[in-house]
Amino acid sequence: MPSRTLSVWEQNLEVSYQATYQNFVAAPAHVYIRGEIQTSRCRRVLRYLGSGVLIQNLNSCALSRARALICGQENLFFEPHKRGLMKTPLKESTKANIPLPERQPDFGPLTTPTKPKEASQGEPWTPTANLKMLISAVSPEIRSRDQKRGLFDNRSGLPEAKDCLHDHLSGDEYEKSQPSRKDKSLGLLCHKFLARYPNYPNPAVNNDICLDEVAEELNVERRRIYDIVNVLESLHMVSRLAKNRYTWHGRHNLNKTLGTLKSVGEENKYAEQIMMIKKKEYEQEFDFIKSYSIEDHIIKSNTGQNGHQDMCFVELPGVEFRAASVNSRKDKSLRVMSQKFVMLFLVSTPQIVSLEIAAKILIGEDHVEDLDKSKFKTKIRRLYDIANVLSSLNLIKKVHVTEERGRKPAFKWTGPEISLNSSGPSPVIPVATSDLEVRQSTKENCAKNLFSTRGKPNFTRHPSLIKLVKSIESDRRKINSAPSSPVKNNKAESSQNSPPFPSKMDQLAAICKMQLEEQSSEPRKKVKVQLARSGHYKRVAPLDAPANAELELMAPSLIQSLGVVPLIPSPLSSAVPVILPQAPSGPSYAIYLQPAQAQTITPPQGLSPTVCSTHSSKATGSSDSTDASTEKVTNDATKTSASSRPGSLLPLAERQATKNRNREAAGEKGSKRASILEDSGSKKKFKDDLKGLENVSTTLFPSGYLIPLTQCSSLGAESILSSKENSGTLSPNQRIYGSPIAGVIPVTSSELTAVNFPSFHVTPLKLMVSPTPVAAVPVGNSPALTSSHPVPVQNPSSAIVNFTLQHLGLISPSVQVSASPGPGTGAVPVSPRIETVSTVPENAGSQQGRATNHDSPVPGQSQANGQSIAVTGPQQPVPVTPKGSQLVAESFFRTPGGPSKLPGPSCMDFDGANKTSFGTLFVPQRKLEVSTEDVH
DNA sequence: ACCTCCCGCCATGCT
DNA sequence: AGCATGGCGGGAGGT
Repeated sequence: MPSRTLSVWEQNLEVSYQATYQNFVAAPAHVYIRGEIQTSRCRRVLRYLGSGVLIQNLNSCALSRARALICGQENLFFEPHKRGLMKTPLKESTKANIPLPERQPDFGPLTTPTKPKEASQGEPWTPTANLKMLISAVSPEIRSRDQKRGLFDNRSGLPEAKDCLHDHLSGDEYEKSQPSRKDKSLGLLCHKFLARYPNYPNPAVNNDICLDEVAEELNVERRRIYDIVNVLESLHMVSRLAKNRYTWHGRHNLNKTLGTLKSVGEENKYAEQIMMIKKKEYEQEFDFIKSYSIEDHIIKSNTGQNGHQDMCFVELPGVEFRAASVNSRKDKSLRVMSQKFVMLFLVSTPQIVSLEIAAKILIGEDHVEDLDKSKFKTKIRRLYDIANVLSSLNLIKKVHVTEERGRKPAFKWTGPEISLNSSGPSPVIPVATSDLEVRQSTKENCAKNLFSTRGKPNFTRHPSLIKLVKSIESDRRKINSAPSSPVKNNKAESSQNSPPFPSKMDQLAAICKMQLEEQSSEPRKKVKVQLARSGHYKRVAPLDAPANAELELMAPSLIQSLGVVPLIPSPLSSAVPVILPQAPSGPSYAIYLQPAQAQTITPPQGLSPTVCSTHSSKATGSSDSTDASTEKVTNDATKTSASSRPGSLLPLAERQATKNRNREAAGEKGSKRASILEDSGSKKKFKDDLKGLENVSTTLFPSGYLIPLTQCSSLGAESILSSKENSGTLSPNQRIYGSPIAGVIPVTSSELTAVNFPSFHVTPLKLMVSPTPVAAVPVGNSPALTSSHPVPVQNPSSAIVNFTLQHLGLISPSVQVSASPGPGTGAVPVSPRIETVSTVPENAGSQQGRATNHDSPVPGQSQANGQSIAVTGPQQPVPVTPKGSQLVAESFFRTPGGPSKLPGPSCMDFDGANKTSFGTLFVPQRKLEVSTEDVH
């Protein structure tokens, strides 16, 4: 019965409702009204539930009434200020009627209860009844069950309600029994939660979410809300605003986020990993033991990198985590898992992922097969949690994959298709809107984000930091003010549908990353060891961190050659945020890498690296908290990374928006940030460092930064400049941003020169250098930028090196490390076009796969090859060197001392090593039968 | 017996 | 010390 109804109504009602009440109604609750409905009842229900509306099975009369109510034609609605009241009643009602041990009478001011009247009105529609309705509305299952019980009669709504009430009143049991497990499911809860907020909130409106309120209103423990919010946060549908508060962004950023996740997922070779696992399973089944070793290798390598620990969290510029605390656990959190899980869908060809595989991949490296049964089990549990939320978002749905063995629980992606091209840059995000939202958050977040708290050494509240914070903010403001924001928006939005820009840059970056990763697999240990010795990092990063090929490479080389411990060891940061080059217009993304892995940044598909290095100096100062023992270098790196983040990440629009807000809040935020930063271990040292930094504002870039090789000339250059200038002049940045579209602003060579980074974009990433890893210098090139750029781009790698060295003081600015001529070097500015070509295969492959998801029995093979190819292929603008990636990688990282041949973008060819293996992989063809039946 | 996954203990980290 | 977060896994409801 219910089925037929809704969607249309729901939409209409919701729309109209929102139009009228959006200002004060954050989120409409779903109301399920069956049968005949009277205005008074409808009114009550609405009052209780708050808003708006899903009304089912109404007769025409009822519908019209409901609509009238919803539209506010009847003055039924509560007013904004009354909202609180509304809640209360519900709560109490629940309390009264339903045994909820959890519930606490903790009412803040907000919760002033005024409920009684309505409830008492004597109608059958008690809060409980309403609640039931609500629940049933959301859950078909419940509905059906209720029907069985006879609780609800189709015939008339009133009677039903009465019945319910009666039952309810008369028998406690009923009530108690009522809330079955399913009634409390996270999925249902999430539906309720989502129902409260519009998919595309008006940024102008206050979209704050108070967790306490929500928990109360939904009658659940706050713990559960965290589960939901964490997943939503991973998709950037919400962002943490403050302690108990989140900001609702809705789906504005969703496509962009998905695009980014997809690119990251590709970089991480998730598809390959999936294949590997499948293959492995297959072999096991058939006792093909032989291949194991090989597979394991591959897997490990991949996992290491990809695998879980590598990447911490992918952030959107605007949407960042605000709480330091949040940052601390970021890498482990449900958020990261959620992102990875989503990546799996986006990357795999049949967009169906079984929990088993997902769990294995997420567990990653620890292939300690047997050891972790429990771990596996726990992972599965979490995945269910995540899956429930994602299901509520209609991004996935449950299915079963039937294989030889039997049915396996799995989930199918039902969300928007994200093509690499499109996804990258454009994934439609109406930036404008989101920006606004983001802006606020951004500022605040910056500070927090910048300094990862993870290690013991947290920077919290050091007075000196405040200063930094302020300066950073100011920079940000400047940045934000930049004109370009609008462009971004357009682009973003348009991009959705339209083939996005060539995301060459992204691809390149991805390639680089891959290479690095591959390389890293071997050397890691060494690096780790070294690092460990070097000491500081408290947490030894898990060796497993795969992604760190870069680190490994770099570290050794740097260490040896320079005698300095590179980026790595900042104990402070747990994660290394990497900014992904974004599409020209798009905001940059930062990926937090886990400590263990310092990584390359992979540029998300179309994203052009937009980073503002502005804050770097400040950040730097603040960031270094490292132990006294820690090398300055390290500190610097750390600092830089941290600092970079804020600025870089912000989308133009945000920035602009942020400015204003920031100014206002700057004081506070600054203090907050400062506080965050302060914690770092040795303050003294810190101060010293700061001094140094300040003095040498220019030096900021130290190892910590991820410098996307991209050639976003304009941005990069400017950012760099700005960083140098630091507090000084930011104007350049603004200019940069001003160039809306391309982001390719011809930068004067002279300007760049100072830094030696000609066309590069230094992405200020918020690098949180994790102890272990060295900050990798990712090399994401944005070919597009380059191409447009008149100035020949240096090899990113070389540039980076130079830059780094300079900052470190290892070399004088005048001295440059020769860019590796070879591949990457500026040679070439890779033209975007190339990308396009390369892209083709990838897209085609993926898309095809998708289209035929079910059909393609052997996703694996094609995927494996296809993906690897796809990834590399497209990305590499330049002819890749087939060689072993390792060699390349090494060279890449080599600093000046060493062979500094950085493989620029071109270097990326990792295919060599890994690919080979993959290419050969035999993927067992299983019958993949997806039964959707199960899915509701 | 297995699949799901709710529940809430308790660690972690900020205030 | 208290509170906010959220990792984690026992164990129960569903099938």
